[in-house]
Amino acid sequence: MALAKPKRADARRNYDQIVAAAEAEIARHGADASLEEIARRAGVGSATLHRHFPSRQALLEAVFHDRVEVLCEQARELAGQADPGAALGDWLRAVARYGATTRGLARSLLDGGRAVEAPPDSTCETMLVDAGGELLQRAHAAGRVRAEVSIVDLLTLVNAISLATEGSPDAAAEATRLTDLALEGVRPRS
Amino acid sequence: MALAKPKRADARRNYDQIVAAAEAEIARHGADASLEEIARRAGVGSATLHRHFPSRQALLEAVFHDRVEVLCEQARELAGQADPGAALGDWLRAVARYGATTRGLARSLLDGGRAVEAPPDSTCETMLVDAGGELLQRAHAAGRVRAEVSIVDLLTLVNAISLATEGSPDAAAEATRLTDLALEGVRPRS
DNA sequence: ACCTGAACACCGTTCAAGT
DNA sequence: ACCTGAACACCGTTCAAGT
Repeated sequence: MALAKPKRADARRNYDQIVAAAEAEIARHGADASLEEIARRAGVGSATLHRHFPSRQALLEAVFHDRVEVLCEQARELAGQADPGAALGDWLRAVARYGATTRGLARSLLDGGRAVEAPPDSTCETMLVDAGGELLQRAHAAGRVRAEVSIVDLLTLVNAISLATEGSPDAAAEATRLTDLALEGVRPRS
Repeated sequence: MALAKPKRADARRNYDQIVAAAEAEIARHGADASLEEIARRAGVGSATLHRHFPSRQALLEAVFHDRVEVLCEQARELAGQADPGAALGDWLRAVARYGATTRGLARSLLDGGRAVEAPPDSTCETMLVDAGGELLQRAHAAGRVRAEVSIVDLLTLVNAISLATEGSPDAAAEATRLTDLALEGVRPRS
């Protein structure tokens, strides 16, 4: 499902240019990138940016929508796998890696999950909850995950790890390692 | 060890008032609280704040130093406990709770740990690594924690959880629960 | 309908001038 | 030695005026 976009040709073009500029700026400066600078690079007045995206979070959602879609696609593929425990683990590690190497994404997901008035059907967080929920359900059914563990728990954990490791050199490896640690626990394997 | 403080009476008074004002403002608005507003509430010119604390991180360190000291004290007490695995777990849960309920602390610890030129002997992060390292060493010796798990891993995990849950209602309970989950792993107990 | 430029109330940082 | 107030270059948000 694509995000609703404006109809008029110039408005549509502005929308796309804002998202492209935002993507570049956020990659450079993280989730706190200057909206002013984004508008400038998009060749657009700052008021135009604000009408298209009434909040910073709305802009972040638009920027990361496609990447999140990719992760959801991966989840659907993994759902067909023989080992549901491994499938869930593989996916969560992929989410962690993605979040650790895509500046601003983890922050956006964590804040978005707590946002009060986020349109629930279009938030990236909801997409991940739905896609990952499927994997967790299978893992639950196979007895590989404790019943009281929810998909929100797992995504919170993984996004927290991404946020903590984001920006460090070797962020992907670090995030993967810590995700493994959290999934396995700290005790020696029986 | 107390932080080095200025000598002249008025400078000393300003220092204390800035830290007090910062504590209040950070509790209200998190780690991003306005330095300008802090100086205003401290009854001090903004330039004075900048000389005492050349970076935001330096101010955060000063604000949280005493609270971190309390956590380190707890670690030293727990080190005398019979069960080293439980002692480590108890302490990490305490750190998570503290971070989740003290706005700005988790952020400060994570950023401070990555800071390039933080004076290594006075950073809050180093204090926690030292105090917690003692507990981890005992847990290692008792065979309760896998050898490849480091205290930095554990603190990163716990601080990440604090940062993710900070500001949510029931932050303390949520942080405790997720910390338990990360320490135990997601699989059903044997 | 949609955009622009300007206005507003804020930032953090720095520096000359004061005591 | 330490402080202050002002200056500088920036923010995000809003609104009247344009096409």
